[in-house]
Amino acid sequence: MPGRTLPSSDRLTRQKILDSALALYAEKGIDGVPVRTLTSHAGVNVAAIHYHFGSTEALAEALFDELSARVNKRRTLALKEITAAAGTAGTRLEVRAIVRAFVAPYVGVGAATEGQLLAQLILKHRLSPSPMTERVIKKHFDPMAKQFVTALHEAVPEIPLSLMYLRYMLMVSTVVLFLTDRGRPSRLHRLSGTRAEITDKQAIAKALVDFVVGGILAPASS
Amino acid sequence: MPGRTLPSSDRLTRQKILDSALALYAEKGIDGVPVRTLTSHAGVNVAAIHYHFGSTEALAEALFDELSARVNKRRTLALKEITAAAGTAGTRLEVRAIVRAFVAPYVGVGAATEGQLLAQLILKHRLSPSPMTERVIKKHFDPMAKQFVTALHEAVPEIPLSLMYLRYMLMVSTVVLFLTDRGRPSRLHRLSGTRAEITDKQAIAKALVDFVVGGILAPASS
DNA sequence: GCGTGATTGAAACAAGTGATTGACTGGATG
DNA sequence: CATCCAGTCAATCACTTGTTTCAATCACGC
Repeated sequence: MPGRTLPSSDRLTRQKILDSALALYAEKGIDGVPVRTLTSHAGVNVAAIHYHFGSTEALAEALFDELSARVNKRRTLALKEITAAAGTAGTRLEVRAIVRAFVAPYVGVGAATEGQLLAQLILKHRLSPSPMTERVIKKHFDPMAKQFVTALHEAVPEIPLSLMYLRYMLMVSTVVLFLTDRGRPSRLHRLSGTRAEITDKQAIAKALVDFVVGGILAPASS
Repeated sequence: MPGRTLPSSDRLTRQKILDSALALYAEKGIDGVPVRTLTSHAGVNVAAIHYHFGSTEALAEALFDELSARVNKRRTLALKEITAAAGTAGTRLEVRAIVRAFVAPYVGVGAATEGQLLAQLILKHRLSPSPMTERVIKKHFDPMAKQFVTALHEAVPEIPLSLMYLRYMLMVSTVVLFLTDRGRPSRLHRLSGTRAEITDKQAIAKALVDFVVGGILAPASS
């Protein structure tokens, strides 16, 4: 247990590692960053990782723990505002507003790197689940998910709750995977060629919300 | 260049490797299978991989090349039937039918493993693009994608073509990522608890199509 | 049979990974 | 001033990875 007295350099090194991890993981992918690359980028010694975190995976977990707590707090707060407004005033609870609250941390200004990284965490968990990704998701994403499903069900009661859980999962899939269309050029641009007038992030975010809202509201075929 | 005379055991070993790769990649993830695991599962020597394919990555490319050619051929054939029927008879070109043709190889009976694997290929390309995944996708998925976008645009002309490209990408995201919700229990079941009445694959496939069709048909907000 | 080239096998190689060691530093504490 | 201890450092460890080697083996045309 280090950190009793917390000399100035303690928190500094630890934070430098976390900062570099955030930047490098988002850029090169979570698994694509060897410890030596990480430490040299952060300007610290390799041993610092194991000294401060215990292991490389524990570092990643600490990073995701802090990151997803922060991001999902923003989400649940936004959701609370929406439901509260719908409760007091005569305003109807709008699906579109709920979806926007969910998507915002991913597409909002300045949230690009964080969103990219969390999306990658979900993807990584799908591609090769590990106890670490499982823990983070259970702790930080499952509770938020339940709140959003509840809100969506309130907004659209004609969709059964069990089906809404499924549609929530589909929303996550859509948003998360779409965010990670990198590559130069992106597949979207390669496919649509010169026809890709939709370029600025705001327009894309709007189109994303349109699609998801359409899916949530879709009539359930018998 | 081996294979001039092709003795009986040649194709056999090669095929055994491909079969094992298909099974193991689908189960443990594309990156999670060391060559030794693969060869011992196939009952061949480690050197066989490099003798028959040149490298481990070349083996993966051969597998995906063959697999995605086969699957996407099924898709484009189904699409041709639909558009042909809509052309001759008075039948309208139905978005739902197009989406079903796209989804079928993933959720159809017996296609589980193949679908899982191709979905993982797309995921892997998003998470960490490599020249190999890029080649396979460009060769086998881009042409199919254009056909589907064209058909979708014909079925729903009020959606601009450029927007339809984006919605096609969103469809792919939805389908692909949703398919890879493995883990025991799946996240969907963990979230919805006992409320997950939707369990059989047919019902899930239907719900998936409902969502996607809703997204494709969604009105575009200005 | 017999030689020839294709194929297989056990072993070793080279490169990369995360983790660990043990000496050293510098500042706080009595 | 002596002691202590969190923190840092270079060096090294232990392990896994894909790949290569080269002798042994097999199938088949002659």
